[in-house]
Amino acid sequence: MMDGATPKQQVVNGFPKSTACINIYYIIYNNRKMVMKLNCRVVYACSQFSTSAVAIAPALLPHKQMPWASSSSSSSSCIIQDKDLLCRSLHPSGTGLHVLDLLDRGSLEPHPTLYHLLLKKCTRLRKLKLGKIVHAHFLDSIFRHDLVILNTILNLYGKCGCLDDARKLFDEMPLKDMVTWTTLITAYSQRDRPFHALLLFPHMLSLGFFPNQFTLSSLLKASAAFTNTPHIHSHGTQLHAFCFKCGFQSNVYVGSSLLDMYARCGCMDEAHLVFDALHTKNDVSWNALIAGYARKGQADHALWLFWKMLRQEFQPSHFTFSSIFGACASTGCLEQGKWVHAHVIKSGGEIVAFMGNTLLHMYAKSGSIEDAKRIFDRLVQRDVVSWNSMLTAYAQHGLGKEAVQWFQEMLRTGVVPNDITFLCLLTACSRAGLLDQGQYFFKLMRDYNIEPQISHYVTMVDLLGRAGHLHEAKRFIGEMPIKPTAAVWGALLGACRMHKNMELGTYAAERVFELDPHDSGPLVLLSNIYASAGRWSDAAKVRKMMKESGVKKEPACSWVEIENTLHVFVANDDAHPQIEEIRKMWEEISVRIKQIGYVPDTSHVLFYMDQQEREVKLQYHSEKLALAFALLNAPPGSTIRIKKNIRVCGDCHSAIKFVSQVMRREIIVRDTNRFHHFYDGSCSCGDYW
DNA sequence: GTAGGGTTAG
Repeated sequence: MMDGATPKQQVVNGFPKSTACINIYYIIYNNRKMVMKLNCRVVYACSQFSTSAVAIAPALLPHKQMPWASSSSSSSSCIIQDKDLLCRSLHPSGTGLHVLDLLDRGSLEPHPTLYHLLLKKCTRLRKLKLGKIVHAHFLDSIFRHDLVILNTILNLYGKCGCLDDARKLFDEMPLKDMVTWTTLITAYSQRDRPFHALLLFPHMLSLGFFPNQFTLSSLLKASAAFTNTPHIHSHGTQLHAFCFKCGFQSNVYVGSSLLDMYARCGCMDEAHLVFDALHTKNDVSWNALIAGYARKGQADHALWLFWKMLRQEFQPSHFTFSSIFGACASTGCLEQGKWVHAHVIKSGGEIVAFMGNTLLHMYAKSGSIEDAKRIFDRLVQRDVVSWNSMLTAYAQHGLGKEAVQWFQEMLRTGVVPNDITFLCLLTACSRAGLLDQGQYFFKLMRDYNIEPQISHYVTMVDLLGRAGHLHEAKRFIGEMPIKPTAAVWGALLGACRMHKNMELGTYAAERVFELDPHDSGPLVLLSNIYASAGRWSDAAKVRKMMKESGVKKEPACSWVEIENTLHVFVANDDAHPQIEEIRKMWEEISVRIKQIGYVPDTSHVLFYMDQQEREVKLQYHSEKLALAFALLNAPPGSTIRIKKNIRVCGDCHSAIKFVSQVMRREIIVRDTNRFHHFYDGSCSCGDYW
């Protein structure tokens, strides 16, 4: 250490005396002539390095005011004692170029650590441009063959997404080690090129490099990207065998990647086995398992694991909460989601971006649009996803005008819309019958350089079709610049069902069947079209065709959550232990609603039978069973929330309106398309859905 | 020097 205590205090007079200040001071103190020469440069460099250096910058007044200015020295080089400190003080907004400048001028002694620290900083702050300059500078230095530094540069390119630069550097490196291979594999794995990552593995092995836990974690992540490809899935199982053979499968990093790989392929039993076999578990292993169940829509299991995780004193993170809220959103478990939300508040956690968006989404998906808005208002950061989630909430509630206003507010705030924004907006317009505005927004997409995807075309066909413009919708399909998919024709078919157009409906159904012969949806719709028009023999033909081709219709189900338990009902099902009470309840309700004007609409029964039989069939649609059950078991006066896996049928829709009036209950039904808020004899959809 | 987990549509 030098004897510079006295001038140090004078320089930093009135400013915080941090180590960074002292460090910069050493540069000046060691070479008094350099102060003359480099004064401005050093002050500028200081201002780039740290906030405390910025603080001392004004104190570096003209040299004559400094205590050492009158002295002279012949020293020609500046030696920084603590280079590490200098680099660590590099400010995020700084260019760092002055460190290189000081190196060029011989004011700093070159050292691999200096390059290393600069590159690490560039990687962490994703400062690619500066990183490239440091790379060029490094290649001119005597350390240009240093493998550790070259691996660090490779990692910088990978983390910044410059995969071509990374590959070029990798190919040009005369000497590689296992970290070099791992770094490139990781770059490909993290940057959406899983196949490239997997391809490197056999090559690496053939050259005699043996993978470590880092390599295997990245390879497993890459193999997890292929969830729907059986051939690739076998890569995952082969890697599992490899990990097992090398004794890595119980390692917490490798094991977490392994269980995540199985979870993403939908193999939850295998994922759970890997989890149980882990020697030590951490929050990532718990989160990977919870997220797996959440993705599969098994909210009950995800929640069970969440509470178990807490009991075992693992700290849930925003990753955990995001998965839990997502699971509650998809299954409509609002009550349990609220418990977890309460836990976040109680533990003092902030509602940060990612987690906040899933929480917002959960409230929106569960029909609590006011709660969703409250969360939106409290978000610490709002991004395009936050705005889109609210837009979706308006769309699903049929609040088209509110969605349009929200979009305008979004633009005013300066948030740039993306493809999903427009999808939500078009959906909102479609469900609210806002034909002109929907067409306007579709054209507006081009102003934002967003190329309409197939989903946008599907929504446009839906918009035109619902509004009754069936032939215009067909023309629109014919003029599409991309090949229409089954979903596009399916949207037209749905509209034909709504407007009872058999001719066009049959045509659309044929197109859907050509493109997707395994989907039961179009055939069910076609059968419905015939049945509702009384053409029973045609309806029967379609049913026979379905049977012969092995196409199976997904059974209609409804769910209702009572006291944290989800109850499932299937049409005409008698599996529920309370089924007798439920039927009796519905019969009583049925009498009461008929007294105030309910008339069963038997066109929704798809089989040929007499009027009385058809009424009986209608009585036991799954949503009616769920409603009767909820009326028996839910707290008096509470809102009843029912979820359905297909669209609510017209007769049930009418019946539930009357029930809301007779029983004085708010009833919310969420079907695959939207929410229906029934209150006092009417529905929020205005009978347009 | 290199690793694993979370969001919005349909």
